[in-house]
Amino acid sequence: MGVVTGRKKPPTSQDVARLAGVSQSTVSYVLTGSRPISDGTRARVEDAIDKLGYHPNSGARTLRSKRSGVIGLMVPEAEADDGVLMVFIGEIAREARRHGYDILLVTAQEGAGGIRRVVRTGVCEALILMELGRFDERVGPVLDSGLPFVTLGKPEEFPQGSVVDLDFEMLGRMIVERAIEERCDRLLLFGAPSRKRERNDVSRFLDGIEDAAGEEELEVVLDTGPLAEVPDRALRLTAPNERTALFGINGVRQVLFAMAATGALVDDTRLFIALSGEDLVDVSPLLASVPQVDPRRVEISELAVRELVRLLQVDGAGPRITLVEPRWVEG
Amino acid sequence: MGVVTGRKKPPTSQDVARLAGVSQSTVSYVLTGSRPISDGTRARVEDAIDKLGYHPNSGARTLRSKRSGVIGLMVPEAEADDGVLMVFIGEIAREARRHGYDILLVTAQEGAGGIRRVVRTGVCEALILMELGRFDERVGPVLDSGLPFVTLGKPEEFPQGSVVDLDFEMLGRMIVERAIEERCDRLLLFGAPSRKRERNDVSRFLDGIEDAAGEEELEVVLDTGPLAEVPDRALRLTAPNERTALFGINGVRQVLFAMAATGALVDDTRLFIALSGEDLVDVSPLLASVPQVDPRRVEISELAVRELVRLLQVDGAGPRITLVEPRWVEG
DNA sequence: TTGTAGGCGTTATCAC
DNA sequence: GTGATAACGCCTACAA
Repeated sequence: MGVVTGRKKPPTSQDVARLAGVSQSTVSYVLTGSRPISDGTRARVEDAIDKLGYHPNSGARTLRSKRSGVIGLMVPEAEADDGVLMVFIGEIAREARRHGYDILLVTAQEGAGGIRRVVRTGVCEALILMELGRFDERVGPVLDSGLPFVTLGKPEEFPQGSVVDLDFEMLGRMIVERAIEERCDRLLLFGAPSRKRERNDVSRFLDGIEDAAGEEELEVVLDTGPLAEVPDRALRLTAPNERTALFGINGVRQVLFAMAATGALVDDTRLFIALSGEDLVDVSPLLASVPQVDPRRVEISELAVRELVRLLQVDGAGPRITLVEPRWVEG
Repeated sequence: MGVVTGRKKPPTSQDVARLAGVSQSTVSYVLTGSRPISDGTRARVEDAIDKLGYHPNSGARTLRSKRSGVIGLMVPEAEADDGVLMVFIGEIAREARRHGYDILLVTAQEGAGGIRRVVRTGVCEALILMELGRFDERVGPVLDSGLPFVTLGKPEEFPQGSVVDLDFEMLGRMIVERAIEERCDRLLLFGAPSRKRERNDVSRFLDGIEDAAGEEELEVVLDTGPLAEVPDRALRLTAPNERTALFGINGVRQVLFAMAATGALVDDTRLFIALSGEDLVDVSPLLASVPQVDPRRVEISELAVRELVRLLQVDGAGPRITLVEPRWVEG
């Protein structure tokens, strides 16, 4: 067993055909299933296939059929990531495989040009765009590529692609309701609000908040200060006998820790409501004592892929919006 | 501007040739640069190319040349990820693009079969394997695929592929030295040691520790308990007038927070040494006060890609091991 | 139910 | 320095 330098040439459908005693096209038909095949031949072909360890050549298949079996996934810059991204990406890759597709990474850094490239060269036959902004430069190239696509995150203008996202408006309402149930006088929203105008999810969330808080006796405070000092600021806002709920779409971990550090995680003045998730494993013991909403990232990832597969495979399938409802995590 | 349903067919090199008034093969030669072309024709061809917005068809190119321009990246399961993975992946994707390659995700879940698939179908012309175990089932299929590959993480037996990784042995020595410099009597290693036999990085790290601690007056304790209680256990180990250093390859954030929560981050009895990194952005204020080692993930990612490109493009290039030295982060 | 054959868009080997 | 031309491996009308 020496050093193997050259790989031996992989078998072609021609080889399979020869071994099975049929024509090359029959092999192809067995594979694509686009024509009825008698049980006898099918069996012989399949035998030959795994006797040779045959896999259809992707380049040839793509060239001929225009379908590469590859979905382009445009991921945002990872700077300051907290592990959330990886949950989406991993789940998307897994679900894609279940449907026979592979995932090709396109970094947001490449921008619109990156999209044009993978589209024109034909590497990808469909796209998933993550963390879409309200007005996103990537939408243009995607639209005139004509490729089916799904966005995670709802863009401002409804595009010709499908959308899968958390129902942030409902999330807003849920938080308000919970705060009231827990007899809070005030809801402090940390972190995200400062970027309100840039991010679609935040603005929808705030819509939900306003909607639900409008007729209630709940004061809503948008906190834009440093996350580490959120608990302190909350305390200062809270008069004796009052209670303040704390929630944020981002920065959950930081604030959670700040709460814990000051021993304020469970007291009467402040109630921390957590946007939970798989990325928070390292603080999970802390989470046990507070109410949690599940942002359902796994479900969103799966739905995104399934929706794309639908656009690809069901003909006449039009784009649609799917909003996934947040869920309270049972303690 | 109505609803655009059909995408118009992209231009081929044939179209470019026609527009430039040359033969199709000339266009190809301009693109690949595998034959000298006069400046005049080159200019005309390039004009035609961007007048038409031409991009070579990837399927055809792959079919003909056996080079897909795609690198398969095998990522580990993301369960309990802390954001580290995304740093690697993002950086690898970026660096790959700089060299003209794209990254295709292969989840570790697919295991050896996944490798066989991307190899046999010809989607990938090279592979990067992340978080390789000491004895990894994926190495087999990769080896007999004959494809060039790079592993992030040094496997037990030296394979025919290249290796890029942090120099964990040196890391071990650095930690011991620092602990001694800081006049610690004891080094408590949390988290990782329990899995010593499974992970190559951990065992190399411990080798370095033993190597450096052997002749010194430093007691080394392998802590396998819950991370949240590490500071407490450290305290219990520490007699009056003694000092204990704390370090771990994993679980940095948890222990860091536990230290902060008990106000022990900067005291005389315990010294926390952090394995720093981009994933810890959300605790960065806490890091300011402790010594930090940079695990150099960005550099490792870049080197992995460059190494792979070398294997692909420099002929006769053999595999080699590259260990990146950890660095103290200057405060 | 199965076989024959044309062509997808490149690359690279011949010729000139 | 440039132009024809033969594959690459597969899909899919068209025949039988």
